Amino acid sequence: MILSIMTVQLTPRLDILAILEDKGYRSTAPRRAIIRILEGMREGFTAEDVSRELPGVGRATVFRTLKLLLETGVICRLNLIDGAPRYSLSRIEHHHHTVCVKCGKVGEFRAATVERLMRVIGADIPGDIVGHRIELYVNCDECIRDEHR
Amino acid sequence: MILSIMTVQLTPRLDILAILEDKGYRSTAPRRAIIRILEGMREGFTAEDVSRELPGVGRATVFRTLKLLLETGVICRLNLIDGAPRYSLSRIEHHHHTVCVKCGKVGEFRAATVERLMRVIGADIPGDIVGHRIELYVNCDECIRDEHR
DNA sequence: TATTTATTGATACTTAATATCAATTATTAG
DNA sequence: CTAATAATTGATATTAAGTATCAATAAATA
Repeated sequence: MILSIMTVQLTPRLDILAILEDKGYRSTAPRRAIIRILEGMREGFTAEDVSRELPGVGRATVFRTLKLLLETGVICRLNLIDGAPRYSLSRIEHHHHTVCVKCGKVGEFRAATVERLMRVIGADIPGDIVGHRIELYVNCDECIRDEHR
Repeated sequence: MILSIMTVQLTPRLDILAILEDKGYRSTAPRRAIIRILEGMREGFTAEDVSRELPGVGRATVFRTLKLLLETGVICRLNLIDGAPRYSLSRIEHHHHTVCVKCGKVGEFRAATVERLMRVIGADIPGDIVGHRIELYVNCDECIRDEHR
C-alpha cells in the first residue's frame, strides 16, 4: 500500500543540474556545489545546514538555489510540529512526510489512496485544487524505544 | 461528506477565556483583549495583524498568548504555499485548511474520510501517529473569476 | 492585607528568508 | 576568439516571525 519508507529509492537518481539547465538556469560553480551537498543530506535538513557545509558560497545564494529547487520540485519544504521549516530531497515523485514530534526526524511516504481521496474531496470544495501538503506527526520508533528505557 | 466551508459553525461559540482558566492560566487584561480581537479576525491572520490592533499590548505577549491558544487547540497555525505562517480560529473541532495560492485566503474543511484514511495509513508507517496536518492549495473562486475578466 | 506566583512589556536576540546592487560569470552574437 | 549581453553572485542591510531575559506589575492565595 505504502511505498518507500526511507530506504527504497523509486526515482532513479536525478541529474539535478540537468533539471535546472532544462528550465533555462545556468550551471554555475555555487549551484553545483550546493547540489553535491544536498545529495549527501539526510531528510529534514535546514538551509543553514547547507550553508555551514559551504563557507565559500554566500548564504543568499544557498537560499536562492533552494528556492529554485523547490520550484522545480527537486526538494520540498515541510514544517516540524512547532512550525520550524525543513527541507528534504524528493526521492520519490509525489510524497508526504512523517515528522517525529520528539526528535524531528523526517521520513517520506506515498500512498495512492491519499491521492484518490484528495481528488474526491476536491469535488466538494469551492475553487480548483492545485496541490496539497500532508504531514503526519509521529513518535518515531527510536524515540519510543528511548522512552521505555 | 464535507462539513462546514466558511459559514457553518458546528462548535458552539467557545468561551476561550474559560478554556485558558481551566488549564490554570490567569484571566488578564491583555489576554482578554487579544481574545476579543481574535474573535473578529478572518481566517488566516498573522500575529502582526493581532499586534497591530492592540498597540497597548506588548508584541511578546501577543506571541505568548497565541502560543497558549495553539497548545489548547483554540487556534491553529498553517502555512501559505510559500511557507508564510498564518493563524486561524478553530471553528470546528478537528479540521484542515484550504489556502488560495493567489490571494492567500484560508478556508476550513472537515472530512471523516480523511480521518479514516489517516488511521489506515498509520498502520503501515513506523512509529505512532500523534497528529496530522493537511493543507489543500487551491485557486479560490474569486481569483478564478478575476482571472477570467 | 501580605505574600507568593504568574504575567507583562521592553529590549535584545535568533532564525529564516528577501532586497539591493556592484562585481563577476556564463552565454551568445559577431 | 573576443565583445556584448544577460544571469548570477556575495556582501550587506532589511524583514518577518518568533524566543529569551528580566525587572516591574498584576492576580491569586493565605
